[in-house]
Amino acid sequence: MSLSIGQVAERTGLSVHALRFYEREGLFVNPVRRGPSGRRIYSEDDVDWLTVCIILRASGMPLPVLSRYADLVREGAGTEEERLTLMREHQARVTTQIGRLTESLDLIRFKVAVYEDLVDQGAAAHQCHAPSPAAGEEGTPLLRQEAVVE
Amino acid sequence: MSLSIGQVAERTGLSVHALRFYEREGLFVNPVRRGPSGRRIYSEDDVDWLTVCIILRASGMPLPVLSRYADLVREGAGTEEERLTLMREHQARVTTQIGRLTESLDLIRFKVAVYEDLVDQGAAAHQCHAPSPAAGEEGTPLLRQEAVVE
DNA sequence: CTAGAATCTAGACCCGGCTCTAGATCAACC
DNA sequence: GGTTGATCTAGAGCCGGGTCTAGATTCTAG
Repeated sequence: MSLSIGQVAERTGLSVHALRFYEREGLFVNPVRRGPSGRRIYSEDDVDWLTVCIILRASGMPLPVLSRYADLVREGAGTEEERLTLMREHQARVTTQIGRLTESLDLIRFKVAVYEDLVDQGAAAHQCHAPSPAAGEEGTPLLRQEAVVE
Repeated sequence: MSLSIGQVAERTGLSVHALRFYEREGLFVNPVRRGPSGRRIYSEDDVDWLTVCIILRASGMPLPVLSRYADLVREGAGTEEERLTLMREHQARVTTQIGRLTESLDLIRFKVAVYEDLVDQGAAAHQCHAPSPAAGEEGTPLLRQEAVVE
């Protein structure tokens, strides 16, 4: 089954511009076929490959690495070790990135909790017409609540 | 305790360029103080705030959002609801991002496993001088192994 | 007093990753 | 046989997030 660039764009969610750009960047394993009038003709395999590319991109693989990977796949047998290395390196990057995000999430959750408390207190104070008696030590609350969580 | 821009750069890991850039972008809660000769003087609070900024940046908060957050903190009491909203939105973004990365990791792990098998097979074949008898159906292995994992 | 390091401002530059434009060609429908 | 829409190429433009440069202070040590 052969597809036009517009159809591939629709199926993959990439723009036609991005598809041509990816081609220039060498991300395709096989050179994209052309019709008699020079128009691009994509196969289902191309779409499958693009799907993989999209996932790898979404996990932060840079275009040059993706291009290198495409090169290796194109070369075929004998490049498996390097592909393995490349994938393992990417796996490590993604894993550490998830770790970083998860750590950041700790701070973010803490901030959310702090502001939830403050907003609740504010609402309560507004209800009982008293200036937040349970607030405890105020001091410089707007600075203190910005303190690092560590 | 007051710090020079170089000292802050050293403590935070940001470059002096980045520090001045962040200031222009309005990321500081308080305008950075200046010495008599016009040089920047940072406080420990500035460093603490920067530490928070670095974590939020690491989790993908764009500079304009960070700047908006700094604005709200500067304005002080009465902006807690908006700060809560902002933080919750960021929390949601980070959570979905972790989800995306974790999904991607599935594919990456799968690829790693496939290449590990291939490399092992290749090594075994090399040892016993037989062309990988356990490989089963070969067909178009270099294409099939690139198939989407879903 | 002077050399070298740090800082200042304003603005140019870079990089990654697209996105958009212009002008031409081609396909399809009425 | 026009008109409309999709596609083509080459190249410019954009956005985010810094980075770097130039030229002028200013600080610090010997």
